[in-house]
Amino acid sequence: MTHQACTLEPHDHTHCASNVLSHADHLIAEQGLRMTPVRRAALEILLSRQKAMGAYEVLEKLAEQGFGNQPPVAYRALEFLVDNGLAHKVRRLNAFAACTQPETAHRPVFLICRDCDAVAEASSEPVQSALALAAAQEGFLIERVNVEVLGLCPTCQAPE
Amino acid sequence: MTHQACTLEPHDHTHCASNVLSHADHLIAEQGLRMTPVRRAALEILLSRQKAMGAYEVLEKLAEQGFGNQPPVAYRALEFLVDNGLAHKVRRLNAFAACTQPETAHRPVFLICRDCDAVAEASSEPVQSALALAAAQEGFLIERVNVEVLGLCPTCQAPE
DNA sequence: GTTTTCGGCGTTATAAGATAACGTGTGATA
DNA sequence: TATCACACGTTATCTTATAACGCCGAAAAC
Repeated sequence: MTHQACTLEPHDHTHCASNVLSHADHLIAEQGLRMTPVRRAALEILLSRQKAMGAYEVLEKLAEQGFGNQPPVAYRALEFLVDNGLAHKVRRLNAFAACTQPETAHRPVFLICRDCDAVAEASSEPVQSALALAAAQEGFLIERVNVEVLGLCPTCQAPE
Repeated sequence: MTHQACTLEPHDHTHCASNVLSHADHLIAEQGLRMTPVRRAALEILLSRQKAMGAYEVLEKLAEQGFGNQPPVAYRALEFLVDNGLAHKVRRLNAFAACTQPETAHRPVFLICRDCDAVAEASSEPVQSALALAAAQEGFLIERVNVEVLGLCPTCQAPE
């Protein structure tokens, strides 16, 4: 199956969401990971909003659904999602966003709108190779990469 | 005057430090900025270590020198340094590092060693143009960029 | 040269983000 | 059925960051 990428442009986001959830199901089957109720709920919460959410915001929603309402509950679920490529941490916002392209193992490039806080993942291959080159020049061994671009999304650029 | 870049390789770091401080002096003269005692002290503290420092760590050193020892003292000085290109915030570490190339207005690429926490700024032009392209494809207007690469510096790659 | 203004700094207090550590239950494994 | 590993709820605490008030001193306005 082919998926349309989840971009900053207006689109049918529920479609993106079901993509990710089905990928999550694959993870369980293929890798023996445990997609427990809290974890799935956390993922659905992230998917329900096209923007990054703070851990305490997620926690609040989890609590509404009957899960524990202490910080570790949210942080553990989010950590699981991040570790398994189902979500990302957006450091500039101290927040988490569902991964919109979980099929492809990737190093994400985030486009963060400073006005509406929308977060999109851009294609990143050229960025990654440029980074690889720069690191090689310093003799640095890359393990993980975090690229965050702050600015204005198409919608918020429009004069109101 | 030409300056050697401050890299991850062992080198005379005091030289880098004096570069930055002299640049700081230029800032005062040219832009009417006020390089007050706390600010200069904060910069020197950052420069005294070839790694990023937490705000509270800086605060502690400031307090030792007789400045106030409440968080805003450190955060304000650090904010000034960051705003004027004399330091950067390393988000992965929740920490601050003196800018090692303050002469050139630049979008930094950080190489962060996960073992020794050393932070270096790599050359970044190819990365920036790749980012510009990726953002343009999404119709995104770039304002600020933060690129952080986590891995192992040359020293920490060596088998002990 | 006095007054006004503004920015910098010290302070108090609190908000926001994150983790350590313990106990219990449950499903998988032996 | 005994054991093991792990998930999860809880308590408590830690780290990071900011809001808001008041004082002071240097520069600008008069």
